[in-house]
Amino acid sequence: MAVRLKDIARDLGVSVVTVSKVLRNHSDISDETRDRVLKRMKELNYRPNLAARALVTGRSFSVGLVVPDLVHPFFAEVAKGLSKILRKKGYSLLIASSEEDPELEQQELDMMLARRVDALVVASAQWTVESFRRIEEQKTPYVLIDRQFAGLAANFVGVDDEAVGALATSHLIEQGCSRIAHIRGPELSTGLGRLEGYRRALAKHGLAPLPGYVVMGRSVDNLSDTSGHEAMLRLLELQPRPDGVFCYNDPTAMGAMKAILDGGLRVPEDVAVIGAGNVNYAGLLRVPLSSIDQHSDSIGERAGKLALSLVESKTAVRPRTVLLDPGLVVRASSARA
Amino acid sequence: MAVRLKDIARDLGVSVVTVSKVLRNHSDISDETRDRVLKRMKELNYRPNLAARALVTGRSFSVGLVVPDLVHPFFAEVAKGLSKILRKKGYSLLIASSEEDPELEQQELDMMLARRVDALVVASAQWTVESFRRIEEQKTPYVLIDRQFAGLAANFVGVDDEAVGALATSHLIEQGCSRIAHIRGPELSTGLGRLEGYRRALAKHGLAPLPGYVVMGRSVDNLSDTSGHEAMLRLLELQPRPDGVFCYNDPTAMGAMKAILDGGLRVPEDVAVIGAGNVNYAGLLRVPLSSIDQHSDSIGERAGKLALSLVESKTAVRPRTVLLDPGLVVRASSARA
DNA sequence: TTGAAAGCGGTACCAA
DNA sequence: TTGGTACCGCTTTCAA
Repeated sequence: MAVRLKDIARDLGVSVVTVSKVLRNHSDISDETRDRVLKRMKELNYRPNLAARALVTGRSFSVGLVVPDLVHPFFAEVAKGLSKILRKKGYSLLIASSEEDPELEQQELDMMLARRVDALVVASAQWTVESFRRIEEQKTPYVLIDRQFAGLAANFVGVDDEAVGALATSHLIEQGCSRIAHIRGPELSTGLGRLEGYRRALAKHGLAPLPGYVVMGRSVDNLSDTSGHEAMLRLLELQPRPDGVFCYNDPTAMGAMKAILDGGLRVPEDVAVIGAGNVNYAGLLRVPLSSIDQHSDSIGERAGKLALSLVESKTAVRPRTVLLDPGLVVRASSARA
Repeated sequence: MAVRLKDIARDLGVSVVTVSKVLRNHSDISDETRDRVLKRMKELNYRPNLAARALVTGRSFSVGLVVPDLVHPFFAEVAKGLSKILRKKGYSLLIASSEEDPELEQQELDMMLARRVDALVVASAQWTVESFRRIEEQKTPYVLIDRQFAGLAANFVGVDDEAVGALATSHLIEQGCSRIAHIRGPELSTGLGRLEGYRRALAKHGLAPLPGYVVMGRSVDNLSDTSGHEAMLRLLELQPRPDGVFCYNDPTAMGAMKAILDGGLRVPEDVAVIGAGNVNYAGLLRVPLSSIDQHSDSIGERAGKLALSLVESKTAVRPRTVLLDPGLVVRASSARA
């Protein structure tokens, strides 16, 4: 069915080895033979069987990406940035979604290891580091993105989450807010880091943390607009009421804004709002949303480059951490000054 | 490095064949042997080398997906739906983005064919059907999604684009609009179908097409909010001014709404707006956007099921077309009644 | 410059 | 119930 090296060799009366060498641009082939082979390859529309090649070389020229949710704009952008880098180098991209389920993630990781991907890029939903030990056993290099793990010396690419929290909170303070609440994220490095940055910024500006001003939505990323809405309703009942809110991510902030506006209050005059992630439609909302840009596509690109460098260097190198500086994007939702 | 069948066989003093049979649940193995083998497999954390298996069986248990833009919510949702189906059946998903570039798409398709994917799912940016002929030569089953090609008898899963256009336009008419404009999409089946549905609905309700009322943005999907904005500005200069606009997709509609609101007009009182695609943040916009739902995730699922059924059935079946009925989602941007 | 032989890690077939 | 042998399509090594 599919054309094989053997077919071309037979047609031309040369050996399989010769054809294989032409395929890989070996120098020890006469120009004449090379031309004949290339011509025939083109005629027959030959495509090398990469599974066969992978089997003998031990390299699949593929990289696996596992994320909690493909539809989340952040991960979609990561995937895009990653695929761009891989394509340049002739690698393919295997993608799996864990749906925030650690068990499912484990299965997908196993599948990718069975496929002998050359490297893995993972935004993990795990609570333990066991999965990563298993990856390490296989000697498959991996790069964590977005979410870090305490006690795991692994390659990591992501935004500096403490800086995200500090940048957002400082911005609200500079806009004249003095009672700043935080709708926090889950118990992961992202949520914890942003919370810590929020606290640090308050302290730095001499603002005391107010009771009940940090609330958590009930749900994970894919439902965070609902949870942001609910969390904001709780914040609006407080006395005194917050005059600024830093939200863990943009969907949360969108839900929060909806709650504020529906309650007859104004954004940013009564309550200023800032999110994080800078999703690409943030500017088109009911009130354009200020946000902290976390350079999603750069994360994909950097993770890709790092992963490929690990593949190239045979020798085990010690894990590297790439921490990107977040950027402040001011839009109407926080512009009071 | 990685554990092989051979290692397990040696450890247990049985043959490779026996171990292989246990791996695949063959019945002709004694319970005792089976247990010993399974035990050892677990101990060593054995994972079959799928590249090797693919080579001998001719089946890779992988499916390739090629889309124009991973970040576009429609394609992200398609990918999610597809991956869900594939995971259930033990298949992996290879994803590539063509960035709307036919040449790049061709390269990615070639790469996937070289990897011997069992089937392909493609939202194509091609202008010609040549690529598909090449896929057919390899006997790799493929399913087109979203965009159809005239003169190509291929499997297709997508929304009924004429119905999309007709549904949106009829809705605006029912809301009392009588001068309905259309910001149309590109010269692809999606854009053309929606335009045709728009015309049909106008005719059906006895409304004459007005000169200049159909305009085209200059750009493709990923920039369509800008192009929607620009196109709307042109529409607003017309005399008489439109009182309703059906936009090719939601980003276009978001750009159009911005132009209307920035011009001091009201949505929907002065101009009603409806988009298509029903992106998941449509409800959170400055004015919540009415839209036509095209069941993005169903498209992924249906395409996946169709692709797998093609893989299973050895015999060539004649191409099937799955046309999904669009759904109307009314929000504030078109609610005048 | 060319090619024969071995082997990558599995599976299929058939004999023991 | 078990296993020997051939082979999937390609690369590697080494001899001609």
